[in-house]
Amino acid sequence: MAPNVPESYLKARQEQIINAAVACFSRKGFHQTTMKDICEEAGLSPGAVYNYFPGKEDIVARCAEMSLQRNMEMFASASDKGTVEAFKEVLQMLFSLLKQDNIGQAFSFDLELWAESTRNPKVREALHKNEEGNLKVLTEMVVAGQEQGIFNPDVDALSFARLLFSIFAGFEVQMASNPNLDVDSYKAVVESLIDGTLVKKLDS
Amino acid sequence: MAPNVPESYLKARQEQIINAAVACFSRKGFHQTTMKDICEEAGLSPGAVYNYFPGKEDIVARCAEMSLQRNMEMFASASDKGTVEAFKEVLQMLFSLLKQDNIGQAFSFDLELWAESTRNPKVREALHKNEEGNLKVLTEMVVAGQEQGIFNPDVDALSFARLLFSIFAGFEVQMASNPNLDVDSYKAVVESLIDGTLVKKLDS
Amino acid sequence: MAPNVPESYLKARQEQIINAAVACFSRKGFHQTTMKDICEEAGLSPGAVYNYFPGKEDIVARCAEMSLQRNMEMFASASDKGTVEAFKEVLQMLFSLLKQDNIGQAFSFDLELWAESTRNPKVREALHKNEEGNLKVLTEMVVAGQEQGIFNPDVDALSFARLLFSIFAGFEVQMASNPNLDVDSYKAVVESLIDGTLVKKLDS
Amino acid sequence: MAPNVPESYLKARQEQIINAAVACFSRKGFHQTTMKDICEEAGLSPGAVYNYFPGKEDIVARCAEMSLQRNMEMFASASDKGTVEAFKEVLQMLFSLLKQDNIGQAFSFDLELWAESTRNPKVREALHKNEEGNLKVLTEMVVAGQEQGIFNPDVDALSFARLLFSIFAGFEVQMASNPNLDVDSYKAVVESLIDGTLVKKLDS
DNA sequence: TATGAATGAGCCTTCATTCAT
DNA sequence: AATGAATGAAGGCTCATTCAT
Repeated sequence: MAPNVPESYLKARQEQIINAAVACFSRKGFHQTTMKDICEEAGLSPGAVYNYFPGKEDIVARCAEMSLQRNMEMFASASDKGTVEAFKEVLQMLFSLLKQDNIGQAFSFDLELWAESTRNPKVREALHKNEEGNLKVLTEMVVAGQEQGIFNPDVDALSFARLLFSIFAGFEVQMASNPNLDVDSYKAVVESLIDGTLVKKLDS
Repeated sequence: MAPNVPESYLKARQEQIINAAVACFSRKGFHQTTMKDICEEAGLSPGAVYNYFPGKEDIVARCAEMSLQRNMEMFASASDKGTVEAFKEVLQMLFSLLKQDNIGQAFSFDLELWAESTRNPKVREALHKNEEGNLKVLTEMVVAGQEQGIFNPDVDALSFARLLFSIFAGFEVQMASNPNLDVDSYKAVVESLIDGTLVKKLDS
Repeated sequence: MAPNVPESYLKARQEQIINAAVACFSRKGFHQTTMKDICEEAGLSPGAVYNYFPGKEDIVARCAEMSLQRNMEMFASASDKGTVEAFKEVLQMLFSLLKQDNIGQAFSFDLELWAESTRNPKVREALHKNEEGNLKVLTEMVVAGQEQGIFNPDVDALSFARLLFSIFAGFEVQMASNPNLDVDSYKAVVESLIDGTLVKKLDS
Repeated sequence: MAPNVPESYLKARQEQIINAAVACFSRKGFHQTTMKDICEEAGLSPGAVYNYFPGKEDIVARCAEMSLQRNMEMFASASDKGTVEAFKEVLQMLFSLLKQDNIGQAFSFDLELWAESTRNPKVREALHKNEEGNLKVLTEMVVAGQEQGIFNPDVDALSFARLLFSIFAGFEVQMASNPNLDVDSYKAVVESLIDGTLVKKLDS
């Protein structure tokens, strides 16, 4: 499989193929995309592609890694001040993503990955790694918030982070069957949650 | 297509096939499941199966409907008192589901549906209908809660409902790559959210 | 196969099935017609039909016989006077058929039979028998015509008869790709042939 | 669908497939011939065949075109002198064909086409085009003959041409159920028709 | 190394036929 | 004798992968 070429050349070719694959997958989904599609998109012959990847599965797995890595960078760039302002910054950033042009395609891709992860171990691993990264960032923010007295110090920070993660993932899911969701309104609720005005504290 | 048999017989056969299909889909996913798989699982010949469904797509769609309908019933059974207790009841019920034996398979199936919905119109429609039903119930609960002064009356009830929905959907997503999540801990955070002790109100 | 019923009952059932089959074949052709079609048209269940015919091939063959027999009766009814008038009578009759409503379907059926005959021995045999019958009638007419000095006594009467047969069969063929042929004009040429005014005699 | 090869290569492959298909069709008929048959006959895998034709229907249609084109060339090569000699030349040529070795197969194929044309639009179109071509040639001959005073100028030249066409087509039909027809004798009758000695002119 | 035509296992679906009722 | 649901062997076609050039 691996040709005798400089490492850099090999990488470049692989990236070329992955980019093509991602484009196809986003456009048509994993299962509707054929190797032929990918080859054409990459401007390579099947033989060439098979010089750089042992099979379609591996291309999918690799795409998953790439896509998720990008997601991760998105979260990672969030500040870790653990203040309400930091949270709102992150929110701002994330929700602005939702208004991007091809966000529906990117979400489709995520959904495919989630589904695929239950089957394809490589994808699952990539997904897992990605989630861990994201949750780490979110958890740190939560912990910081707890230290500053903003968040309830009794709740499990990781689980709180998972809840925050759910808020985004769940929105993606809902967009799948209804692409014209009202992002701003959803965002307002989340902001309300963050600044503690969503639910009135009970004296239970 | 449909044979001339007592309605009950027809229904039974269709259910038999759908059950088989769901089992296969949960185990291997839509695209890895062949008609042969379904036929074998159902203990029927291809010809027999095609007496009850015009094609594979329709079986998928029907499975989607069934699965979603079950989800919907789950939500629908929630009380509509709009009190914190009602919410906690629903929570209790939902989270108890998460500890069921084959919940992983059910979630796999949901993920497949979400992914499929971006491509298959029949599935999307079923999904959409289901979501609307669920959101309706949740929205009613939120509205009731707002009327009783528990929830912030300024936030959009539907969007709040969407957030609640996300909390469950997002958890499913996270289970896909990590089947051994700590359900109780997540549940505690959600309860904390509901009774207003998650976030300290800011005097902003 | 043959049930224990009075002969007459058996015949009636077979005829019922054959009629249904002919109707289907005329409408959709042999290869587009399924047993289900025939059963429905006949108002019988598959099991019942298979009580009276061992298989589809046999139904086809039997239909061929019936159809051809009808053709034969058509020719047979022609007078055998062997005069030009007799010929014109026959012509008149035959060409009037061409203007019937569903003649296209009947021709389709004939074409199917001709094609089928190259493969299906039963059909070929039926076809052969039919042709012999028709040619016998035509040959007799030719012989009579030769005896009366109308036709060249030196030509082979059977071959002449074949030529006459071709005139009809060839027209059917041409109608297959062009259903709106000008029957009258064709008929005029044939009449001209019969009364000797088509070609000027050469003194070669 | 079509691979990127030199035009000549593509043509060669297509011809290879068409030849194989014609062989199969002649032997077993359209509907008894499977793609597997054609692939084996052509010495190619299914995938390869589908690189050159989008489907079975198209192979059938293409075979029709080819076969008919050959027929057409046969007619087209006929001289256009419009004399009795020209006619006899054509006759000579056509009837010599009937004595060729595999003529039975070729005729089988024609019969299949005629039958198929009533159902398959592509075949019908090809057939129609072919017929028009042949009739054009024959009509020109008739017109020339009329101008030279050999043929009755009052009859419709096109219909006369159709009659001539019928003479050949009808013979094919008769050969289907009786492969050992006496070609020479039939030819003699046709020659007699052409030189005006078949029927004595009536003074009607 | 790149090419791309060829491969062939396997998919979805059909339909002539059977057989328990 | 009639029913009609069930059977299951094909059939047409696809597409991930290979290999001669």
